[in-house]
Amino acid sequence: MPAADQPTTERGEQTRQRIVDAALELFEERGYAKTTMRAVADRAGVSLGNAYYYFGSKDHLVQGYYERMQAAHAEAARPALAGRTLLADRWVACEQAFLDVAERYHPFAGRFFAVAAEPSSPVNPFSDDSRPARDASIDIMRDVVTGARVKGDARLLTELPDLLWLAHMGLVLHWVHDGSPGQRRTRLLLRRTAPLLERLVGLSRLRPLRSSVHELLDLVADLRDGELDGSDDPDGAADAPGPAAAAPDERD
Amino acid sequence: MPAADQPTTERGEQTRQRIVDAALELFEERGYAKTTMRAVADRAGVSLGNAYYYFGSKDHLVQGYYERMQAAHAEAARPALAGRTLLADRWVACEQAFLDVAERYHPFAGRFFAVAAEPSSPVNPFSDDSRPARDASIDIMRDVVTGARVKGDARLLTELPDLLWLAHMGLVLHWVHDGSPGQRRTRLLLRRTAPLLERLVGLSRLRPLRSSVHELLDLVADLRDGELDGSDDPDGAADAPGPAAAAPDERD
DNA sequence: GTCTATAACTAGATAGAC
DNA sequence: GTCTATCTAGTTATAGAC
Repeated sequence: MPAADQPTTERGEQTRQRIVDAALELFEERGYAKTTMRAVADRAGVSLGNAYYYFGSKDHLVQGYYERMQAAHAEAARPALAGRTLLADRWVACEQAFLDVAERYHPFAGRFFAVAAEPSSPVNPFSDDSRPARDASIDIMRDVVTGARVKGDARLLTELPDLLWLAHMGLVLHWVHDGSPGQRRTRLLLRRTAPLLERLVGLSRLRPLRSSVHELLDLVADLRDGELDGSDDPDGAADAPGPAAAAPDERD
Repeated sequence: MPAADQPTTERGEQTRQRIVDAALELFEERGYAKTTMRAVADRAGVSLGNAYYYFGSKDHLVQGYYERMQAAHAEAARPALAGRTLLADRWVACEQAFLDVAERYHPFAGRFFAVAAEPSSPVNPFSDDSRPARDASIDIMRDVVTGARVKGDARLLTELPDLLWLAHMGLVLHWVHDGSPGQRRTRLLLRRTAPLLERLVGLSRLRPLRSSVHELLDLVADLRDGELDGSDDPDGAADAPGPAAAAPDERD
């Protein structure tokens, strides 16, 4: 298939950008389902076939969305964190920055999420292909933690950026399903969860909790070894089923 | 138009069942994407148009899969729970029963999961359409809890079935992305998480945790009011709503 | 009013020429 | 890299049979 990743020439890169721009515009105007590949190609000034040269499928277009969102969040988070020293405050500021930059895309974020949720998808957040974006996102979380004055179990604090990234994924999951105006319910969830986070981290040093926390951290580490995702290969378990038969590759 | 819910006649119900059977067979044989509606109709011995009379879209066929999975899980869970009195044991038995009955569908469960993850999808587990299946699933969890001899905060115990259902969803999320043979990693996660669950429930009565637990329960209740999903338009497009016919709806 | 079937339409995706 | 022509399959319209 075509160069879904890095177009080779200067001109190609421009064309690719034009297609992403057109797609995002149309997604915002009329939503994902109502945006046809033909319309995207038209607005980008290319032929239908040419659009498919750059993007293997309509779903691949959401990759552009993902990258921009990611960058916008990082940019918005930095100033929002400035001057805050409480872990809970920094966490809230970070996630509110996300909710703010993401709000305009909420109407069609569900589709993006569904595409990303598929294990075999290159944009699934746990995949190897997504490692750069994931690492960038975890960097934001590391910033949240290191800039805070917190006391807590040392090992927990080390792992906290990764855990906050998981929490971020959870918040996004709620956000995507949140039909309340301005995603007010997700903001509520965030504000009222944050103090609990702070308190739990504080309690992590105390006797009754510490051993449980360590068990949990051990488990996370064990699961991570042998890679986060484990899948990726279309069907790594192509062994189980019938005898002959083709090797039907669910791919799409 | 399409009687997606309850076919009215005996014969209709049979036809509906034949279509579900055919669809599940084909999904197992060649996966979701490679199964066409035409093939489903053919195998079921009905016309294409007829298949659409019963199922509003290809995605709706997935609901049949969920219902059966659900029923199979309930059936497998009951004997597995018999004789166990420890909460952690019961929880593990319940979820292992799920992993066992679901294993054969794992190769294409990712696709189904992606379909279900979409907020506007009728099969998304938080939607109104899924309430029957969800309630049935929560009933299993209630069985897990009520059959156990546990001490814990009273309010927490009341909400525990709902919370365990959420935990179940989380396990499924991990399972879907788990490429290890026999989904071994998910089983590991389950076994090592269960004791923590038991301990946390036990600790929920103690001073440092109790107030946090109550705050969490309050939050969950608040989020649930105003409905679980918050979906835009559960199924408004199914019946002609108002004046004009066209109800442009971002079905996605 | 409850079902069933045929034909047509739309849009995602591919093939192959330039 | 880009195009035009074409294929495929989800979906809809509609006519008619129990």
